[in-house]
Amino acid sequence: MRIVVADCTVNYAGRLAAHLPRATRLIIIKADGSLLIHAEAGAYKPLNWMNAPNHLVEEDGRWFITNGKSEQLTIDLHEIHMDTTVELGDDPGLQKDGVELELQRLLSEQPEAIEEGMMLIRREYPTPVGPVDLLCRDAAGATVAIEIKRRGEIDGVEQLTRYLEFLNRDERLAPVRGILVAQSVKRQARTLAADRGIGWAEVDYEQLRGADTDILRLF
Amino acid sequence: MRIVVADCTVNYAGRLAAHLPRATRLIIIKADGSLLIHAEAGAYKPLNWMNAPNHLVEEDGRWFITNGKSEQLTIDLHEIHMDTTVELGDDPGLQKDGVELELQRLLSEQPEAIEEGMMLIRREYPTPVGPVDLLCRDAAGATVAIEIKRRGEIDGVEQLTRYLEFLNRDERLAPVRGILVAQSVKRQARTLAADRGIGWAEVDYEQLRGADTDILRLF
DNA sequence: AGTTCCATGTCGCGG
DNA sequence: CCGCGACGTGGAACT
Repeated sequence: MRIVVADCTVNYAGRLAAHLPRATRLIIIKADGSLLIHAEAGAYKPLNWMNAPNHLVEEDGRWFITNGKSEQLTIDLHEIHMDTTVELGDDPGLQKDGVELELQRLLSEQPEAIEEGMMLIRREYPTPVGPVDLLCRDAAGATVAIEIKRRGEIDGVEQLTRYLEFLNRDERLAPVRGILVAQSVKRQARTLAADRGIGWAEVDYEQLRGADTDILRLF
Repeated sequence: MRIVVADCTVNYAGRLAAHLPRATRLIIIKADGSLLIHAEAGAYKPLNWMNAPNHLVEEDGRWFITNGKSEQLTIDLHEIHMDTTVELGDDPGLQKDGVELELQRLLSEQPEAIEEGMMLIRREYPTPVGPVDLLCRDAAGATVAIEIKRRGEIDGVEQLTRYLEFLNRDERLAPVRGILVAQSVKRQARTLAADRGIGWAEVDYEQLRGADTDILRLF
C-alpha cells in the first residue's frame, strides 16, 4: 500500500465527469491497484476513486489511471508532502454477526419460531419480481410467504405485497398469505401490513441463535 | 488528519456486531473525528469505520470510539508501524456532471426521444407524493407522466405508480399514463411495469448529448 | 430532526 | 458474467 499526501488536481471521466480543484489530499494506492482520494472532511466515501483492476501510468508529476470500462482518472501532482509504501499483508477479513442472511438461515431452520406448526417449503423461492425469502406451509396447510428484514419497515411490506400479487396467481399455491418477520417491526409497517391483510412477527435473534446452538448440541 | 499503520484487532458493536482479527491495517482519523480502517484489498469501503461526531478515548494500546447512537468501536493496537499527522486544510469540493439531473435536462429538451410526438408540459411537476420528473402530452393529446432513472428498476415503477395514483385524481389531467425512461430498464422492472399498465423506454445518453450539441450549434 | 431518494453506490450471492 | 437485493448503506435535498 502506497500512501501519498500531496497538492493535487484531479479529473475523472467515466460514468460521469468530475473535477477536483487543486488542494492537499490523501491518496492511497492499494496492492490490488485500487486508488482512493480522501479529503480532510467526510468519512467513508472518497472524493474520487478507481476500483481494481486498473492500469496506472506515472509520468513526471502526473498519474493516469484507466480501467477496462472506459473510465479514466487523471491526477496532477503539484507538490508531494509524503510518499510512503507499507506492506500490510492479507487481511483475515471481517466477521459479521446479526444481519439478514444469518436471520434467514436461522429462521429457515426454525420456521416454528415465526408461528406454531410452520414448515419450510423453500428458501429464496423465485417469483418474476424477485425471490421470496421463505415459502412455508402453515399448520392448516395453507401457503405462507415470509419476508425477513433486520428492521421491519414500509418497504418490507411493499416488497411482500409484490410477491403475494404474483404468488396468488399460481393456482398450486393460492391462496398465499404473507408475514413480515423482523427483530423489530415499526409502527408504520404494522399499520400498512394490517391494511393489506399481511401479518407481522418479531423474533429474538439471540434466542434463535441459542436454539440453533442447542440443535447443534444434539448431534 | 492522522495516519496510522498498525497491527490491530477491532471490534464493533452497534447496528450489528463485527470483529476484525489481528492484522496490519491503515487507520485514518480525520479532522472532524471520523475514523476509517482500511485493508490492503477492496477499495472504497473501509473494513470498519465510525462517522463523526464521535468521541475517542486513547489509553495505552487501546482506542475506544463511541458516538451518541450507542455504537462503539474498540481498537487494540498491538504494534504501531507508522503514526503521522498531516494538515490538509479545507477542500474546495467536487464538481460533478452527468447524472440523472443531466438526463432529465436533455429529455426535457428532446421529449420526442421518448416517443414520437411527445411534448413537454412541465418539468418537476408537483404532486402530493413528490414531483414527477416530466409531465408531457403525447401525439394524441393525452397526458403522460415520465419518471427518469439512470437505471430502470423496480422502485422506479413503484414511484411512478404513486404519482399516477394522484395525477389521475386530477380531472384536468386524467387519464394519465406513465412511462419509465432509463438508459436501461431491467427485466423485473419491465414485468412489473407491464403488469401495472406502465410503459417503459430506453434512451441513449451519448446520443441525446450529441443531439443537444447539435441544437446548440444551430444558434 | 425526520423523510425521501440518488449513488461513479459497493458488496456478495445465486443462476 | 449478469441479475438481483442488502447494506452498520452514505449523503444530499427537502419538509
